[in-house]
Amino acid sequence: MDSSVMRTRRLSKDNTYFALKQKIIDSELKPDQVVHEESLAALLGVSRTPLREAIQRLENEEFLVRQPNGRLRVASVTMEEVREIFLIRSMLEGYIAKSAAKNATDNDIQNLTAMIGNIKQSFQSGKSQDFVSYGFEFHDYLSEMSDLKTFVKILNHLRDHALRYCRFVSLHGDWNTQADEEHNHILQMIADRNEDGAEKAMQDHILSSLSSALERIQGIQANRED
Amino acid sequence: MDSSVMRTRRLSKDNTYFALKQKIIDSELKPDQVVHEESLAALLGVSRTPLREAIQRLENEEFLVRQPNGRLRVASVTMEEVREIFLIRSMLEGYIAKSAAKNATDNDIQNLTAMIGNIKQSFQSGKSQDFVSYGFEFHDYLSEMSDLKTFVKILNHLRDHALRYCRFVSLHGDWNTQADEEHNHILQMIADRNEDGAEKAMQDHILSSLSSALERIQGIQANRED
DNA sequence: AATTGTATAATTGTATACAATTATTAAAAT
DNA sequence: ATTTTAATAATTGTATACAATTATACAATT
Repeated sequence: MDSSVMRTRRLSKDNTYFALKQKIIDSELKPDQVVHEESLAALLGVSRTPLREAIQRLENEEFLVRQPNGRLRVASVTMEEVREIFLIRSMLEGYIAKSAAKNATDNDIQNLTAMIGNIKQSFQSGKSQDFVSYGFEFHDYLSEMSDLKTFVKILNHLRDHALRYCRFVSLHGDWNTQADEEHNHILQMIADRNEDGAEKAMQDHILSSLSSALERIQGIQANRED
Repeated sequence: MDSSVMRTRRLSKDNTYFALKQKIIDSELKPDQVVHEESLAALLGVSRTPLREAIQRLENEEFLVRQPNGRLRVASVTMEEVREIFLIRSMLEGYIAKSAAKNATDNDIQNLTAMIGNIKQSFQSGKSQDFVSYGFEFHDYLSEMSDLKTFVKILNHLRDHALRYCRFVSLHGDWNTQADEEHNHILQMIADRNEDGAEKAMQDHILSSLSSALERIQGIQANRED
């Protein structure tokens, strides 16, 4: 045996899956864009076999859609889908916050407090473009606390979509300070072990980010009227 | 052109995906069973390429899991996972029932009433082994009414898992008459256009089937103590 | 000019061959 | 007897070749 750290082998199909998904999330591959296997394979430096296996997974997650003629295109971004994704997230993350409030230890409260401080600091110090990822740290910690493994798995899928929408509409700025306030409120509820309060606070937090996203999308679509 | 009905071509990978998923749902491939690509390919009469693409999708849906050594096995059935799946379903289907109540036309009410009648009749006439599928018709109709496409897509994934659990514990009998009552109650709420009532009724309905499922699982696991 | 038909090219779907990894077996060493 | 080692077999991962399908270009027809 070589080591106690059994590092899982890095497979080409998995790398391809993550790389491709990231390009979609970052809008490097744009909504509705038609993509071809050969060029994707060249772009990612793999043969078609692992690429196609990655594509199957991304089709299953609806980042890619197969047209009736067999051609592949990047999934659209529609207001209705954004609305539903965020609605579902509000329900699932709400319940996670409730469970987190139930399970919270004093140590958890300390860690969460520190985390929020870091987020605020990194925002104020200017390098805030990745605030969404920072915010996800907070949510991830609550997920751990909740111990709801299946909730979290499904939520991660949804959040990848949500992240794509946020990137798409370049969500940032004042929404960030609002999110900070909302995080603080959630934390307060959890510190009080107020389960229903935490659930409600989280639901409101997600629905508030939904409103911001929808406003931006409407703005973008209004600008498209040339 | 040959016809106005543009029937999408039947691909081997898609057939394989559905066939394999069905075998898992029906416990023809049992929980925790290790499966090999070569034998699956032989069983399904395809080569490894379309089989592997089907496997990618089923891994993504967590019907199959890849072990650290690369071997494939059928996902376990755990009480905790069943609990979470049904909990999530109660939230999503609850909201669907709420939206259905909002959108309901008189024609919808008639159709739903007829549907419930059919379910009850087919149950009383003995051929009730497929009652779960019949019940899904009712739920599917509500999904259509709700017009929440993303909710429905996610729900279908979850319901395949739920169906597997129901098959696994051979859920039937008295739960069936109870489900009938609950369906009637949901329908009543929708007919009254009572949105919150419909949501609550659906949530209770799903959580009640969860209780039945969990009881059965506990029973099975108790019997395993030899 | 618009439409149809046909040949060609481009693209996706499947099978197979081979490479890389993991499991199994049995012999050798302690 | 137990452990180690090496050789073999079994299995998964990847690349490539070819088949089936779809798109494109262009001539022929109306």
